[in-house]
Amino acid sequence: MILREYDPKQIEKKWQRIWEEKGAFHASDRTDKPKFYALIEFPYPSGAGLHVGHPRPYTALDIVARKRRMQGYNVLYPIGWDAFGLPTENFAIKNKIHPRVVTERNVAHFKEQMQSIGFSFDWSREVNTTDPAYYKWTQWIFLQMFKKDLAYKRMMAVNWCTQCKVGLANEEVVNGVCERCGGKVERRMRSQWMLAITKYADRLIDDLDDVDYIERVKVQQKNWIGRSEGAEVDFTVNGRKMTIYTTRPDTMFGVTYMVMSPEHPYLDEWKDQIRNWDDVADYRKKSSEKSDFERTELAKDKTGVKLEGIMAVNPVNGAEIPVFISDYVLMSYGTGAIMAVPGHDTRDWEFARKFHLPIIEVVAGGDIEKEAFVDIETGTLVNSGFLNGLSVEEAKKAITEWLTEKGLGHKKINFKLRDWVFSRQRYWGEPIPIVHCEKCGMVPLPESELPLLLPDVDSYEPGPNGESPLAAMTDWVNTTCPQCGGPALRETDTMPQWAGSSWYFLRYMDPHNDQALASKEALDYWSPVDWYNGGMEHTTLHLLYSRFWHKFLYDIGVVPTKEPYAKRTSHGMILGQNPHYVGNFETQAEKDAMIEKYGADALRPAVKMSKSLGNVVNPDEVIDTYGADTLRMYEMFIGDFEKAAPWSDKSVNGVRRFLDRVWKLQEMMTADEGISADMETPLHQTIKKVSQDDESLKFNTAIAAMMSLVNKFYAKGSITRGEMSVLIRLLNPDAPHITEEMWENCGFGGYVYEQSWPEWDEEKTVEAMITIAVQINGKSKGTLQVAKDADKDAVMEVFRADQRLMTQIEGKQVVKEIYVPGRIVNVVVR
RNA sequence: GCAGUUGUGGCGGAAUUGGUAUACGCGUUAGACUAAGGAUCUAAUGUCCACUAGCGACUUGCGGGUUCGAGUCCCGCCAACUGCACCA
Repeated sequence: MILREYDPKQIEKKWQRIWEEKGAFHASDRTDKPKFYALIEFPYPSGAGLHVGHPRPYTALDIVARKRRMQGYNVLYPIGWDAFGLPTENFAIKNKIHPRVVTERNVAHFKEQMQSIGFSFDWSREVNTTDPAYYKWTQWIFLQMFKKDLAYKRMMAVNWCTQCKVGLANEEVVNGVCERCGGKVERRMRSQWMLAITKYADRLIDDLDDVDYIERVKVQQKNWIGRSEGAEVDFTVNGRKMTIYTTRPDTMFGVTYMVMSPEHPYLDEWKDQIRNWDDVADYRKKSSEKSDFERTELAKDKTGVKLEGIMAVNPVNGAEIPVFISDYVLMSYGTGAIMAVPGHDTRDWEFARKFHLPIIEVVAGGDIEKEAFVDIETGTLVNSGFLNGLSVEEAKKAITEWLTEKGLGHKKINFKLRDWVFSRQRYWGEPIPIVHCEKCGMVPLPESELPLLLPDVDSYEPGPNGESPLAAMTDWVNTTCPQCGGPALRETDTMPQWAGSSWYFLRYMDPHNDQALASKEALDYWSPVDWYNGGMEHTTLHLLYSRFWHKFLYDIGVVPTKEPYAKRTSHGMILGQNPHYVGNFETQAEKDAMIEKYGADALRPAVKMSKSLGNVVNPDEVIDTYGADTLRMYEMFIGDFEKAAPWSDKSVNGVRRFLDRVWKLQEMMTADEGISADMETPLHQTIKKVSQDDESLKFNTAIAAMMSLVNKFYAKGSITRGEMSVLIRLLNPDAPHITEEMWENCGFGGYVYEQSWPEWDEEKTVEAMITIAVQINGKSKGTLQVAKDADKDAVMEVFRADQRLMTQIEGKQVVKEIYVPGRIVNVVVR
């Protein structure tokens, strides 16, 4: 056989076309096969196109999906577009094009790029969140939530991005600036749609026990939801009941003052009794002007004002204590007021020091002169009346019971999680299907009127007061009330980008259904997603939101499972070269200048890829030079899948060289259909290694094993047809194009994707003779060849027959002989 | 500050979970082929010493410990990354 050169350009397009024509990767709805649902986070089709980071997770699950098909599963590996969102809208404003047109263009580009990489997506199930047939059901879910009082409207301080001109969810504010654009975030009062995710806080934590998520995802979600167990206690302030929340009711005898949030509503009512009202008003004004960012910056230095003329009474001992306002107490958590225990809370301690307030020790074990003693494991209660001598744990229980009995308080669980700000005053999102009627109030649109289409507008710019561009569409806004038929106004806010992505995995199960978001049969068959891989940056946003929606849909009987995703894994980022890296510079002066200019970033050789740094690698170029199979395999070989890894143009070539070598194996193939005796063990070892590593995200070592195997064929100079068949099938999920081409060349018949996954025989993974290491006094001194099932005596016999080793222990007394079967011999001598 | 993760060659990274540390790849060096090679093939490649030869010494951020044996377990430091950031 005369072998053509390996030319990815030719064969990759060819096989992509064949797969498409054959519908090779279409999931079947009716089959006896077990199902497997693999999911990746569908992309936001940005104008910049795909970068080299996108294919990493897609390839990983493509490998799993392709392998599962060969193992006999009915696999669903779908793809779609999360296409609503601000960048598209901003681009549309700038260039005076309809966002729909921009979206179509971007989707087309993304699709072409993705298809050129050869993912085994089921393109017949492609979904797009901006498609009315899709967002009809996003709106439908919203209506169900509205009907269950989980969607409500409220005036509230929102995080307002001054650049995007849009309200943001707490989750979207990072370090006091907008997560998307980095713009300054202010607090503004605005009537906003909210979703009551906090009602699900408990279940969102508890049900994590039932799913197989990587640990750091679970931890991050738990911390974000932030459950804390404590008590609510009623203090008396100026003769009035004021409730506080504490996680340390055991320290109540150590309360020396109280602190209220500057925004606390009681303050206005006490205006006449507060003798230093001017100071108080001044402090309130200053703290309201501080952005969250500034408040955080100043966190170390406590500020506050004492309320002159206001006294509080500690309910446990009747002690009179002063009351302060300070912005270290937040109105949005607990009750907006706290009891301060400076002996056992770091913030209270700092505040007390600054304002010269008494600090009382009520838990012995630390030194409260130096710092607050916050340990809850070791301390013993003192100076605390009936609690004296108890541990913190016991005291908490005792005091809570006592408070409950006296009617002064009760056990209480609080969460950091806040309700989800769900409205955006922007155009490119799902319209909220609610009508405001003077008589009837907020009325949901009848389901028969869904989808409520996004109308065409003249301008996509937000209004001067930040109202939605839809508000200017009077024809659209003016409508009739579905309930009373009277005049009414449509809601003009739209949903955030997170809406469409909160349930898209359900739509894939039955993407063309116009009677329901998906049929019951499809939901029952495909639920839950078996393996979901995505970025860590979505842990507290998309992942949490979609779990919430799914639980709601479960509650109203739409979906059959409590949790949407059985398994969640996460990939590391692919980093680019850092042009500012100080390692690149010769002189110390140059280095220092770069460190000065770019800070810690200058010390990192690799950083996040970004347009502004000009270090973005485009997959198209990689495919053009090396081919899609090389791109795929390099991204899998680059390092630990879960960790960030720097892109290296040079290393890519190593993978291409490997594929060239695989291709050239065809030249040395013999007609033998069997497995040669000397290759049996390496072959079975490789099958085992690849099969197991691909399941545990260790794609890099699976590839290393295949490289070693190929090197063995080269060392030998031949490969049988039988061995070739196994190798091609093993390599197919990683490099699907070259393997299909070779399969065809070799005349095996059919296609690789329809073949079965090779299986290994455990017996055959072990050589008859094995090499075991020999240590003398724990130091490696050589190796021994023994039969694989040799016992200790047999091994020691081989040891004693070895002259070189024996000279090592000559004249010494053997104290101990240790043999770990198949691994090591250690002889201890004296 | 708190939580989580991680420190292994010049580089990306392996190490069956306590058993020959540095697999696989990049890079580098030498040789082969060649008119030529930035292609390909072969070999070498942790550091130091010896180099006629090795059964030589040292080595997984630093310092201790447990063990016949530690990259892996324990204690104490140091550094980096990610997330949270006054959540009572």
